[in-house]
Amino acid sequence: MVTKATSIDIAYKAGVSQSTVSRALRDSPLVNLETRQRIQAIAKELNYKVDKNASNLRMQNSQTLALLLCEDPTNDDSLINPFFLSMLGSITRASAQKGYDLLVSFQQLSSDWHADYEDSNKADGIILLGYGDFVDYERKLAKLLEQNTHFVIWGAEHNHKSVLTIGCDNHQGGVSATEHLLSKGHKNIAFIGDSSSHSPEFRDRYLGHLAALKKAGIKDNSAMQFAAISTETSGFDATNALLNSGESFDAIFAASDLIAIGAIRALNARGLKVPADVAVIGYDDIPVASFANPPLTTIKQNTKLAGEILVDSVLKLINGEQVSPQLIPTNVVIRQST
Amino acid sequence: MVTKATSIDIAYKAGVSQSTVSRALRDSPLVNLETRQRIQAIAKELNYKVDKNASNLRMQNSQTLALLLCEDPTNDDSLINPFFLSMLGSITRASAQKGYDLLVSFQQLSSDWHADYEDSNKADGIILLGYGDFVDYERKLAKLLEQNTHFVIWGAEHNHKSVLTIGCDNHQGGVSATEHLLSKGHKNIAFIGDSSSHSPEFRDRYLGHLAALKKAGIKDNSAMQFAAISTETSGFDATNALLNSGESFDAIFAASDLIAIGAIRALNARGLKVPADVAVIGYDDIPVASFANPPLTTIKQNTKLAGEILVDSVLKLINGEQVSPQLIPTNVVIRQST
DNA sequence: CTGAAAGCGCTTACAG
DNA sequence: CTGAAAGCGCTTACAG
Repeated sequence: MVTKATSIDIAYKAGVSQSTVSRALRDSPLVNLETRQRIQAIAKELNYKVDKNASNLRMQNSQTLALLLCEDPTNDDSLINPFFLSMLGSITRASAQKGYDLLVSFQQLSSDWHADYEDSNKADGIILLGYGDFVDYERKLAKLLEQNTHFVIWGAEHNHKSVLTIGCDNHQGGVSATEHLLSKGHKNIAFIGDSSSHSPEFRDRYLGHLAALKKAGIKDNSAMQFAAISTETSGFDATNALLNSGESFDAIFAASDLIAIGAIRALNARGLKVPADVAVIGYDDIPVASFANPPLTTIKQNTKLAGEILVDSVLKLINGEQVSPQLIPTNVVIRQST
Repeated sequence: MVTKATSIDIAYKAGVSQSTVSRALRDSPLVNLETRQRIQAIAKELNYKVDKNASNLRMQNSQTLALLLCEDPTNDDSLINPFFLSMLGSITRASAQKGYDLLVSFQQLSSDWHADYEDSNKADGIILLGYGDFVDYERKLAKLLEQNTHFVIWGAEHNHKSVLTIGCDNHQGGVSATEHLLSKGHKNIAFIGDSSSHSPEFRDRYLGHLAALKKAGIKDNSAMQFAAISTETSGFDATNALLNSGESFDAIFAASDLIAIGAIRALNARGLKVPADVAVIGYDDIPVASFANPPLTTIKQNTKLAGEILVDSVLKLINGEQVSPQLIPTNVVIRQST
């Protein structure tokens, strides 16, 4: 095994001190330009790379961010929420662009949770995606706060003022979805998705839905809301419950695309056509949405922008800059399901 | 800002030396049990976490793995191959299970490529997923080899003997796909996917296809193969080319699910029904596959197992153990498109 | 512009 | 069983 070159090896070869090598490699103007270039050339030749452990230890920062994905406990082992996967992609890109590495971790419910990345100096800041169980989650957030960790969470506005939340405007998204259905002439709109405080994002969407109905002068009917988590199966089940309830409806607002796909399957199973008999709108615009049958009208969350803002925000937090929560606007993507 | 506790703080509080603290925290039997427990209790109380930079520097390893995703250059910016995304999930899980952290990086074509993770001591080993341009890729592999990096790649068996490849048995998968179509009575089977050396995995699938035809005594017709990369659009275009070619066919073997979905769209656009007029089989079993219309029959690659084997393999490499390339078997998932 | 020196926070031989 | 000391490979004040 070829042993790795160190700054001392370079110093020896260049006939200068190790400090000078270190300065030269960081391109310090303190070092004579010529010397600097000579040293850099030797470094390249020896295939030298700064030892991050040493430099991080010395500098007391790690130039890496940690991304913690907390999955819904109900999800099956192999399936990751496709929306989070998109976020993962954009966060990876955004942090690379800022010169940060990204440590990714899927939080098992049981485990030590936030894996103490920042505590162990492996990361300078943390991005949290998804809450498993929301109550558990709250406890853990409290601990992060207490330890002065730099972190930002994705999701619905948090009532604790010192938690920095970045999220899409779920309320506005809910309004848009329902207004779109109303514009298509639907009046009896069912909502499929958990609207309790366990799913703050879904709840905001539901509240937006109600607001849009109210504005249109339509009385809402709480019997038209059926709880579901964000899986196809759960959407299927909830839609069957809706069908069995005897309520009459001509449109469904599903709190997520996965739910919408389950809903369509349930409707088809009863011989109902989408959108002819029932219009269905989803939420997220996950990749599957455009391949669904029929292609799904949905509320798009701009994951690219979201990733960038998330990364920017932690970075600001790390640098002690002022940051405030941000709501990212959503937009309706009209396809064939409505 | 609360400053982080160090082992010296604990030593002070416990009235022992720092070395003893270090030993106690690593649960060394050298330290008196009672002292050990006392120290551990204090550590917990102070919310102490070992500084990874310091310990990694000292131990000369990082307990982290790097995952490098090299995307097809043709992919649009926001879209990540869903198959890789599944792999990402399973690799993350597998490495967490082994006590390793995972650094994830999407390789831009332009950039410094492998980001020199191992060189800079940020990772003990590297997992490579996907080749952008295959020729470029080869050059980079050579460099990794030369630098004695511990790495393993996902894909088709590599001709360079010292490159450790883990992959699904693409040849067998190709045989299975075609045998499935044959068993349904199809005789004129088109293959959509690049079968050149630029896409070694697709080529192996194609070779399997040919082998199955031969075994069944059917002459293959090279005019029935149309190149496509793994995107829906590319599959759509290639299928149109097939349709325009005037060749008659009753089944399509698509080299990936994304291609298959594009193929179905192209067939539908010409008024052809799947599977009534043309049967279509895909490859990968990405999440979208089961939501496609009709749900896609496909060759499933076991990503969970693949992730585990990948991680196990780099780990063995790191520990200097013997490792050999592995082919993971595939299986046919029958749905409604055939 | 350059070098000698301190120190980041650990782990672990060495000595007792 | 415990402590004093060296050293992992850097960065950066300090002195010249």
